[in-house]
Amino acid sequence: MKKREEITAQTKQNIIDAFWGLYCEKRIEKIKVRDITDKAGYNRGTFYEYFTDVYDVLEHIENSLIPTLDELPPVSMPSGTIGMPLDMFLKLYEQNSRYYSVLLGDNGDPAFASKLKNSIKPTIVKVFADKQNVDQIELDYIMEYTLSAMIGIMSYWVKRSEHLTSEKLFELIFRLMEEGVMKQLPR
Amino acid sequence: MKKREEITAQTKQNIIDAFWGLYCEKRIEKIKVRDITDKAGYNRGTFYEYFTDVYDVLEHIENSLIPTLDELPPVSMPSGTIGMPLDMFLKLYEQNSRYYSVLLGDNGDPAFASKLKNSIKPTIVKVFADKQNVDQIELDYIMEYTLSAMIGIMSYWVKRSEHLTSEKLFELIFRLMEEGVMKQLPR
DNA sequence: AAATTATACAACATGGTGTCGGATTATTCA
DNA sequence: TGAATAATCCGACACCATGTTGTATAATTT
Repeated sequence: MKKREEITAQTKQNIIDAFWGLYCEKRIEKIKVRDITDKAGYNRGTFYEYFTDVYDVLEHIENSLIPTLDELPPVSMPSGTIGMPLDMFLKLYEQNSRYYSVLLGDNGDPAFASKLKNSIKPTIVKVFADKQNVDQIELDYIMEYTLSAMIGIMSYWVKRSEHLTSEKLFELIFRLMEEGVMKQLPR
Repeated sequence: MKKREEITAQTKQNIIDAFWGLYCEKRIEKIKVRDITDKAGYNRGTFYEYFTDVYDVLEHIENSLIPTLDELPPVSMPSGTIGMPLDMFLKLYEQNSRYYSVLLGDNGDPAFASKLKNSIKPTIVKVFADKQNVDQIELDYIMEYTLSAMIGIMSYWVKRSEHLTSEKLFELIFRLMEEGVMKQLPR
């Protein structure tokens, strides 16, 4: 006989897992509470003991995937170069690729990309911090450019089941950031 | 007395406009058919004469915003440089900023970004075409990087109500692409 | 082992969906 | 012109999903 807390934690997790199975296959608007509880093996009413609606489940999952400042993965890069946030970002993706590929994909949640960007921003700000001669507005644009590019290429990477080693990918992004796109296309 | 076709075209447009008004304010899952027809001044049943459901309206709008190959805006740039697709992209954004800022925003549709990328891809392929020494796989990654960065920074631009001239923005992106991110941060 | 607490369920009222047939308005053609 | 035809738009219907409430059952406490 299991403890109460373990049971409810298990139930909640079962609901989450059932939801995620469905979310990987179809758009969230096509997922009914009934579908989830059927798949998880509970009564429909039980769902509402844990979540307010289908979107609440997604939010729960998303929040567990957004690193807070203090729990960002440790980096092995010297600070002050683009290598630092890049290394951190890559670790995040490696840890959560199963989820990121869906959340950042075509049936994903556009708000999740924003949340992710905001959680990474402070690290990049640090890299840019000692660059004094740049206009703040321009810096914001460069920030958005950098974050979008990183998220874009890494999403592509996990979607392609990582058919490049993470070292190769790191190398490539580093070069793209340091030297620009066109320099990577010789001839 | 107006012609039949004009009336129905008008009705359809009224429904689209009403939908868009709501879509700018809230997530699509909160938009009911009833809300749309109330705002447009029709019976709820009339909606189904024109669209199958709420998502169908969005798809209709999206399709009208994805340029087909032959109707891409004309560019004033020499081909073979990143300036060409960049110029094209910028024109697209200027023409449709009202819609793009919403569709590519936090309450937007992640699939729309993909559609847009795919419609632009051929133009960038042209730019990359004469670069022979690069691995195809690596090229795909660079493509994704480029497209994501462009869409990201331009979405930011239209969201900020274009508080940079398009020329300034063009200049900035051009430099970021040609010389890299870090080179834009002196000191 | 009895009392207490909490989990999971069945049943209900409400509200949204999509589809009819019919009323009304515009167009066609005698 | 005006009767016949065709289409738009509407009201009503059956169905499904939602979210809530009261209750049986199982676990924990004393």
